[in-house]
Amino acid sequence: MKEKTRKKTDTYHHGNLKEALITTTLELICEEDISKVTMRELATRLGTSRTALYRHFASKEALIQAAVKSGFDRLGEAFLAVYQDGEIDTVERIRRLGLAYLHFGMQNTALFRVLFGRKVMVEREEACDRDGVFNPEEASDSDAFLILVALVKQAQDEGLFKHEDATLQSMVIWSMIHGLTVLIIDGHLFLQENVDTIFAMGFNTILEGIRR
Amino acid sequence: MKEKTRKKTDTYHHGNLKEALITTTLELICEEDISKVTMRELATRLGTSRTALYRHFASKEALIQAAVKSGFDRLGEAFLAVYQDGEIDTVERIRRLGLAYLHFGMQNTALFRVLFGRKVMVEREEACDRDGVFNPEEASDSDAFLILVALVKQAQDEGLFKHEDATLQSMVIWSMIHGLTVLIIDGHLFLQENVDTIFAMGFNTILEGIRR
DNA sequence: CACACAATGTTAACAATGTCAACATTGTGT
DNA sequence: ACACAATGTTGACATTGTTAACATTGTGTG
Repeated sequence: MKEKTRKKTDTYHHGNLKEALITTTLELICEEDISKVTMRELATRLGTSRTALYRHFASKEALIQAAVKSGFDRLGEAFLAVYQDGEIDTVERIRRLGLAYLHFGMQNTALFRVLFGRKVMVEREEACDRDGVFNPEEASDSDAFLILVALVKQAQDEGLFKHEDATLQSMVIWSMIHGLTVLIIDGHLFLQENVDTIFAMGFNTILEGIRR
Repeated sequence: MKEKTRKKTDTYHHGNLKEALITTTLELICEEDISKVTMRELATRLGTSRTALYRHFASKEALIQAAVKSGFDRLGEAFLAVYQDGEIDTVERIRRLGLAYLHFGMQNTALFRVLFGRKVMVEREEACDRDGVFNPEEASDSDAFLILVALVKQAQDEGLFKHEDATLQSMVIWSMIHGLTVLIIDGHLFLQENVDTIFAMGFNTILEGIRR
């Protein structure tokens, strides 16, 4: 009777507030900042009252954590695409993985900061939402890391990389790329040249140390 | 007449509130978190009213910025010590510089996060304190970086490093070390081994790519 | 020395925010 | 049909940053 009479009642029950909440949170982060994520703003955008949100998430912290998880999924998809591209050689694939990481960070500054900010260790109590349902896996940056490790191992098997601890090698690669991304994003690196130039330099440098 | 009758009046005027404010801010960050830094808490610790702080800093943001600058000075001192140690060879000095960086981060987790968080670009308006005095230099992480560049150039001159762009080489080294530090601090890297082991691996890898 | 004025500090108040308690409405299984 | 869980709303509270108006202290100038 309001506008469309969608189902029976359009007003009182939102339908899928929980999902919408996560989506809108990510939107807000990407549009502006994590500081723009406020329970009131979320409620306004979703057309509910602020306290309704607490039916789905125990706290703002829990909500953001859920958004982080979802954000990592988004990053993971981008990674998987590179990983599964069978046309290119392994080392090149690792390079593209790193480049995707860097570009993701630069195009989603605020989100990247939230994703890789201090990791909240789920305390088994707070890992439960309002229903008391336990969420087994926390936001897994580790998934993305495992893809890298897999590729490094593959490069070893193909005789391209030295046969050392693949996890350690991956950590070194990740550290360099992550550091570069973070320093750029947060404005600590004064860039004259193209970003990709610096990336290339860094990646090649590490390659020389790892290559067989 | 209160306790010591220090000067004339001990109560009303603090004397050097501005400095004390910065010191206490750093204390608060190191003890707990940036989240513990609140105008009220600061005022309480310093025995003044909260609004007195606004006589010295235009906003909380400005105060934290000043603290950041002071924090970088602290880091800079540790760096200079390594830089001026004349007994060791250049490459080893660079290694120790990196190690100092990593250890500083791990021992001052919360402070490190604030120092290397998003850099606030001073907008010429906000660079002024309440008096309208312009503060020319912002908190300079660049100082520390310049020390690294100087050492890299020196290593080039001594024929230890390839003769390429020293700034680029320094960026690569810094990125790797910074990334490692940040990933460890924020709990994204799952460490089985000793931290120094990973550092050694990373540093040596990059060395191989840069060394002559 | 007196006094105007800048420097510094205090009190009271406000708006924004996260959160809770008590109550209202809707859906659903027995 | 009805009890009860799921979901939403209103009103309130504490915490925080910040401002306005006023009070106190120090200091340079006549």
